Amino acid sequence: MKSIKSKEVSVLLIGPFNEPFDYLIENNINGLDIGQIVLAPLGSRKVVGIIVSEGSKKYPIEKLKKIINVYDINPIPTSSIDLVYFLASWYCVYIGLVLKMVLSPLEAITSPILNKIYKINLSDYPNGNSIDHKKITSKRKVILDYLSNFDEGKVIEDLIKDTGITKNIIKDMLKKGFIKEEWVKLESTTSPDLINESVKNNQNLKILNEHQKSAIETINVSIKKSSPDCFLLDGVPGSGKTETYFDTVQTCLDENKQVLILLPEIALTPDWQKRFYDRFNFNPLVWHSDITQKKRKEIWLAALNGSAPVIVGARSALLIPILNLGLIIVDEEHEPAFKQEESVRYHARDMAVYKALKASSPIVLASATPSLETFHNMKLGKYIHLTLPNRATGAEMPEIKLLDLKLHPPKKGHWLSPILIDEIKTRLIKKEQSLLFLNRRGYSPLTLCRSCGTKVNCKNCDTWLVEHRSDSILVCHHCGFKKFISNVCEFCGEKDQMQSCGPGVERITEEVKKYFPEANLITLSSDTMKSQSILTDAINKIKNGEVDIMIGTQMIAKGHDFPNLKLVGIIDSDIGLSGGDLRASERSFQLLQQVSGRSGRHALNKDDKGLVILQTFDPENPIIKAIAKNVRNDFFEKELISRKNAGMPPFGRLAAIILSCKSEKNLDIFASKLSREIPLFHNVKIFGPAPAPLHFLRGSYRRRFLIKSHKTVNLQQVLLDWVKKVKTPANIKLNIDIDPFSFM
DNA sequence: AGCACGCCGACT
DNA sequence: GTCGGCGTGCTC
Repeated sequence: MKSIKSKEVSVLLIGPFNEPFDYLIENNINGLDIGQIVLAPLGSRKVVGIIVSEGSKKYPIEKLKKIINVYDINPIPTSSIDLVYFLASWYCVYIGLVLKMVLSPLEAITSPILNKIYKINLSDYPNGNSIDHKKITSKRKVILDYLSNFDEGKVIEDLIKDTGITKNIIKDMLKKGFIKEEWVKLESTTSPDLINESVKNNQNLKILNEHQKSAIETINVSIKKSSPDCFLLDGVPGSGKTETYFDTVQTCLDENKQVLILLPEIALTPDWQKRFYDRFNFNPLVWHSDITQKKRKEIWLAALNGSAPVIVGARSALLIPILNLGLIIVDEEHEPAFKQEESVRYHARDMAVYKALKASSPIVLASATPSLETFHNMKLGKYIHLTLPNRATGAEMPEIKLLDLKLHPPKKGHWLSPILIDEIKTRLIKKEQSLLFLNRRGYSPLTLCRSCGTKVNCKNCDTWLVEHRSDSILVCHHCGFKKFISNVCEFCGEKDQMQSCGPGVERITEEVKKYFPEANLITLSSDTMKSQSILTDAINKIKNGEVDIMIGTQMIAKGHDFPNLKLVGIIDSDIGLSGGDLRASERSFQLLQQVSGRSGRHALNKDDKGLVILQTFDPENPIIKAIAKNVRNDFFEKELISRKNAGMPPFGRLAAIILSCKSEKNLDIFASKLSREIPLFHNVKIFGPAPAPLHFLRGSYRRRFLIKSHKTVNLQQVLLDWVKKVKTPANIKLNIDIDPFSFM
C-alpha cells in the first residue's frame, strides 16, 4: 500500500531543518511510501532525506527541484519517524539533525552515486575562434589544457588536486563560459550483503527460580499481544536478570520479531556476548561507537529489512530503524551513560520507552539499582514491577560493615585502615580474593606546592591535573592535556616541594604492595586496561585464581562474576556524596551497591558469605547507613521526599542552557543580554548566568542558566521563546539541555 | 550544517 | 589578476 501518488512530495532532509522541503518526483507510477529514503538536491549539494508526506504546496511549484534518486531500501518505519519528531521536540533540537542520526550509516552507501563533472565549453580549443574576446590568463590556460586531455570531464576535486588552481577561478571560468558542468552517474548502489545468522534453538538453558519464571511469563504475555507495556525488572546483583530477559528474547524470536537490547557502553563486553552466544548459539549484531563503517552499514540494513533477529548496542543503537520490533531491553537502565551529553542531548532510556510505545512492543528496564525516576514511575503504576529478590545461585547476601575512619584511622600518608588490612590478611591466608574499590584513576588527584600552596591546574580547563606516576605525567581528565611531572614549582620556582595529595587506584596499589609484598595484585582502571583483550585476559586471570587482590575503579563495579571473591573494601565511601549534583547521592548509592554485590556471589552457607567494608568519615550519613542496612527502598523514599520538597525531578522539571565561547568578554555580553530577557512566570525559576562548574573547558569559556519549573509547564516552549528573543552570534554556542544529568 | 557569495585587504 | 579570510544568509 504505497500511500503517496502525487507528483510533489514533502521531504525531510538531513540538516538543521524543522520543516520538510517540497520536491518533484518523476514518473511516480507505482507510488511511494512514507519513510522512503531519497537523495535530493539542496543548493549546490545533494542531501539524503526521507519522504514524509505529499507535497505541502507551500512553495511555488515552478521552483521545485527534482528528486535525484529513490533508494531501493525499505522505508523508515513510521514508529522510527515518530521517534525522530518526538525526540527533536522534547530536546529542542532540529528534526533534521535527529534524522541525521538515524540515517548516518547510510551516508557511506549513498555518497558516490552522482557527481558533478567539468568539461571544456569551447568547441575548438585551443586553435579555433570560439575563444573570441575571452581572455586566456595563465591559470585559465592550465585548466583548459588539462581538461582537453579528458573528454569525459573531471570532478572538481581532481581538477584542484591535479592543477593546483583554486576553486574561485574554476567557478569564475564556469560563469564566464570557458567550461561547463554536468551530472554523471558513476557507480550504481552496491547492494548490501544480507546477514544470514541461523537462529538455532537454545541448548544451554539454565534452571530458573520461581521469581524468574513468573517475570518471564508476565513479559511473554505482552510480547505475544504486542502490547506496549513497560516493565521494571528489579533484581539484586546476581539474581539472574540477564538469564531472565534472555528467555523473553527467545519468546520474541519464536514470534519472528526483532529485539533491540541497549546496554551502557562499558557493559558491552565480550563477556556479555559470550553469555549471549552460550544461550542462543548465534551472535547478536553488536553496535557501539567504534565499529567499522562497513559493519555499521550491514547492521543498519539488516535491522531495516528485518533479517537481524537481535541487535545489541550502546545508546546510539536507539535510533537504528527496525522493521519488525517486538521487544526492547534496556539493561542497567540507571546508568548515566544512556544520557548523551553532547550535541543532541537525549536520554536513550526515556526515548526507548517512547519507541516501544510507538512500535507496540513491550520494553524491559533491568537494573539491580534502578534510577529514582524509574522507581517513581513504577510507584505511579506506569511501569510494571517484576522483582528478583534472591541471588540466582541461592547464595547468601554479603554482610556489610561500616568502618569509622575517625576511630580506626590509617597510618599517616596511607589510606587503608588497620581493620581492613587485617581482613585482607585473613582472606589471603584462606586463599580467597579481595577487591578494593576507589573510583579515582591515576596516582593522585592533586599536586600542590608545599612552599607557595599553588595547585597544578590544567591550562585549558578549570581542573586539577591528575598524577599518573607510572607514566611520569600529569593529565587532565577532561581535555587530555598532559605534561611531565616536575619537582620544580612553576609558580614560585622552589625545588622538591611538590606534593601529591589524596589517593588514586595507582597509589592504593602501591600501598597494598607494601603490606602484602607476596600477594598477586592487579589494578583495573581504564588506564591499565587499555584494550578489550587486556581486560579479558585480566578477567580470566582473576577467575582462574591467579590474582589475590584487585584494586579498581568503577570499571569493576558490575557484570563480572568472580566466584572466589569474598571481601570488598570501599576505600572512600564519602566520595561523591556532596558536590551539588542533583543525582550525586543517588549515583553514589548505586555504585556502592553494585560493588558490594560483587562479594561472595557463590557463598552457599552463612559462614562462607561475603563481606563488604565501607570506610567512611561520616558513619551517620543517611546514604551510607542505607547501604549498610541494604534497604534500598528506604533510601529511595527519603530521596523522593527531599526531591519533592525541593521541587526537583521527578516532581518538577529541570533544564539548562549552556553558552560557550572562546572569548570570555563576548560570552558575558551575550549572557547578560539573554538574562535581560528572562521570561517571568510564577512557576518558572531561572538561575544564572553562572560560570558552569567547569567554567573553562577545552579552551572555551562556559556560562550556564539553570531553569526549574513546575511539572505542568511546557518548559521547552518557554525556553525556545526566550532564546528566540535574542539573536545568538555565530561565535557563541548555545545548547539547551532538557533533564540535565551532569551539571558540568 | 554546509556552502556560496560578497567584500576586504594583501600581494604580485 | 590572484588568493585567502571572514561575516551573512539560504537551502524546496
